[in-house]
Amino acid sequence: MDTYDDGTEDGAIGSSSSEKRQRSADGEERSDEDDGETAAKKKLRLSKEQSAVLEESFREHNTLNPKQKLVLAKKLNLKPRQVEVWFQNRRARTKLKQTEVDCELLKKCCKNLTEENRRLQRELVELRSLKRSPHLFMQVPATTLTLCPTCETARQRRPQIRS
DNA sequence: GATAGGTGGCCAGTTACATCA
DNA sequence: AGTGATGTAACTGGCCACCTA
Repeated sequence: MDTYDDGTEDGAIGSSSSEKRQRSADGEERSDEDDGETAAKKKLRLSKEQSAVLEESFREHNTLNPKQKLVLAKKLNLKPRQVEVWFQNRRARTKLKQTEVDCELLKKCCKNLTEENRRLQRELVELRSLKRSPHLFMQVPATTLTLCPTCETARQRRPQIRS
């Protein structure tokens, strides 16, 4: 296993679990990696350059190993924890987007199936009415009576019923 | 070898804040 | 200037995998 005792400035590496355990253990809320500069640092927006580099890195690999995280953090002058959080949030956004895309796809699919179902229902009604008047049924061109592969197979397997 | 405890990573959900219309 | 909507940085708790004593 990798160890993170490599002197990260604020010990933010691997903070997600150890820090949360620490927080829950002593009841400390929102310590925000208290390293002296208390309260001064609220949430800050990442710069466009930082975001761009993170995006580029995310395109290459959407997860980071500890080493990559450190390198990236150093490069961007961020804390490793910030990089880690950014990747987590980015993965969540990607997943959400993909879910939306999938949802749209399923809606389209549903619409198509509904239309197809209506069409088949109409066809069924038509065929039933034809069946009720056999003289018309026999006049129906063969092309009108083509069956889908499943039905065709079933029809062929069906034992011939003699009247 | 089985087991408990520690650690770190990821995820889903939430909160807090910045920005914009 | 005030405000609601939206985006996102950061947090929280839970779960899992791995390591070690």
